[in-house]
Amino acid sequence: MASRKEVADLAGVSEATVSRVLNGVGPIKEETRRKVLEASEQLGYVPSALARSFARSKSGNLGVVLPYVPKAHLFSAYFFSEMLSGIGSKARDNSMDLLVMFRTPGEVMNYTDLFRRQKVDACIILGARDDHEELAAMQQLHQEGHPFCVMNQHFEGQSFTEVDADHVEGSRLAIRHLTDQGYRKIAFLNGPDSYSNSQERMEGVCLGLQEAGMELDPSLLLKGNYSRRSGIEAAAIVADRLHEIDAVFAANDRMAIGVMHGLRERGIGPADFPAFVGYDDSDAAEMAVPPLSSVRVPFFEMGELAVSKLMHGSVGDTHKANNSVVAVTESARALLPTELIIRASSIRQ
Amino acid sequence: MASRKEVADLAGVSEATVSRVLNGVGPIKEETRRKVLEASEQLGYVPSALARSFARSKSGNLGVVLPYVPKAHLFSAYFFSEMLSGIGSKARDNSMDLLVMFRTPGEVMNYTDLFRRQKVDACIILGARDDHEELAAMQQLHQEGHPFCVMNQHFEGQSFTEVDADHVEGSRLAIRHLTDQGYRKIAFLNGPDSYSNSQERMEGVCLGLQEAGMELDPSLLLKGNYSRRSGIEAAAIVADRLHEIDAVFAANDRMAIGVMHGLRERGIGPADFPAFVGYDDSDAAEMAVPPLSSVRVPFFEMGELAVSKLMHGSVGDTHKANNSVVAVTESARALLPTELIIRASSIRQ
DNA sequence: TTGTAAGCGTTATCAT
DNA sequence: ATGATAACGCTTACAA
Repeated sequence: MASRKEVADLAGVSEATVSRVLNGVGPIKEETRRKVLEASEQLGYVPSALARSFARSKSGNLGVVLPYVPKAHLFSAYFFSEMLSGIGSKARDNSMDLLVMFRTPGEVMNYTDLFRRQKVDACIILGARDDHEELAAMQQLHQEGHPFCVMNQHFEGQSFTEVDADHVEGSRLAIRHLTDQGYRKIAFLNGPDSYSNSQERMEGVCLGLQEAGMELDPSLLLKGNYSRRSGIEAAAIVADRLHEIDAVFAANDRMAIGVMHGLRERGIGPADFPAFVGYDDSDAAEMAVPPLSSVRVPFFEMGELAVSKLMHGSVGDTHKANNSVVAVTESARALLPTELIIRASSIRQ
Repeated sequence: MASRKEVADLAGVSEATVSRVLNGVGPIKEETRRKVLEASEQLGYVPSALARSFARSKSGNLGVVLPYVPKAHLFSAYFFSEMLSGIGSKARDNSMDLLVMFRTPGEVMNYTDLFRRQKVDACIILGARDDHEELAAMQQLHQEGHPFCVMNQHFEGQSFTEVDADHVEGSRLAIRHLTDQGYRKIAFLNGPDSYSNSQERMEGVCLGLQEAGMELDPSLLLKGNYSRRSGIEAAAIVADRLHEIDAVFAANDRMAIGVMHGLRERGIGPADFPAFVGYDDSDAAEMAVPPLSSVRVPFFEMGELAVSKLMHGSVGDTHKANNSVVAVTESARALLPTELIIRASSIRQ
């Protein structure tokens, strides 16, 4: 627990010089640098991040907001953990620490206070929904010029910094894969519209069908909530109409697997399964029986990209004009490519 | 961005009083309190967490160290996400923020610097292994009197604060469940010994067999590394000796599922499967085909408990004696109960 | 190239 | 019950 003063004394310099050396700023004579480094090393001096943050008015923290996952199991932990890892990896490169917060189920999250309290310098929001409160919160953030990035959710008509994957294309690929093999009666189990991702998948599905000269049969459009249970429920319909459904495309792996389970519960075995394609390519996909074809989403890379965008400061580049903060960047939405991973579940035997 | 001074002026009190009201310390006249609260509300004043931390020499952050998970897929993200949620939930109750850090694969983690830099006030370590470097790092932490808690790993002969589940009992239950149904040739696929959890499971297995008047056949003790792949590899042995193995107990769900897959790859169908019991009761267990019996571990509650122990300060209760820091608490290991969840995979037909 | 000193926005101690 | 005021440990002009 050596103090900076001790280091300064031992090195025979002023405290300011110690700081300069340790921060690598200003011109320093090589010998001084060496002396300071030695003294600091010898005394085991470690500068206080607290004092530094305070002096700089920068926390050095990157906030990450996660949806409250446990018990709910709407989504697979897989995808948040991948994104978080990507974020963590890039944050470390920028010597930022990760401040993780869980969005509380009921209450509205006050994002701006996070910044005002100076707990974070920038912030990444995962699992946001397109509802009124969420939107208002983001608009306030944007308005006040705080650097933030939304992942996996698009807010139409806003110019937020967003990182997402190309779900239109991913869904189109999935459908094309099915139609190319001659599947004609394709059921689509989508998630709630409150996620832009769901809407995009819908768009991709229509596009894919269209390219094959078909269109979506409304009676084959099923709705779930991304949980396995909702897949099991949807299986009731699939089972009833098994003769008129030859393939199922689900908006995530959990629902796809849920449908498989639901069919099994009704005594329908894999031999009589329709073709299946899921989404996310989570580890559940390869554990499924039969192994589930799925659209791969580069979650890890999306996490990295989000941090890069924040650090590069594209959104932080704001300037005051007429007393109001104006973001310089206009189109700040980045879309990473998706890819179809083909496994046994969707291959014609 | 109102300052404390403005609030003080508007309320007609001193800045110190503003602080006192907002922190709820010291005696305050009710009317003063009201005036301050009003002024503060009206101006939208938010105290700087940075300055506060600095003044108090407390970051208000709880560090959480996670193993570097992505790509590796040794463990399921499930269990870290559950623990993290439990930690987050309890941390919020104590108005602490979560600072999560990923342990870098190669390099040794310097835990003490975390404290010296004052980035965290306490810290929880997940996914630690019992190797020399890790132990040394922990000993240093302990030595310097920093409050920390190790989860899911026991360091023999140390008096670290630890939170774990009763894996001896969990494994014993799994084995008893199998022997009770008359299974006699039980293969045990364990994880690496560098995790104390593996050793405990081994102990429970021996105990369970012993209670049934049997003992572990060394040739039926298989080794994996908790990955699905290692389960697939172990399946080679199980397949070869299928006639002399009637049940498989795996140290986690991923490996159990891996064995199932390996058997399938070799043309062995569910009808010819041995009984299976996995461990963790991750969501993969209920998604497996057949649904996998598994030992449930209360990860979420473990996370909560870890935070409670740190906050309650059992480990922080150190005192200086003869110039060295001595921990007051002696036995600081908490074990939460495990429970067997029975599903189709282990039920005699 | 280096030293001096003024903040940074709180908390906490000591008066009053 | 409240007001002054000295820390807290660092960064960063400004001086030298």
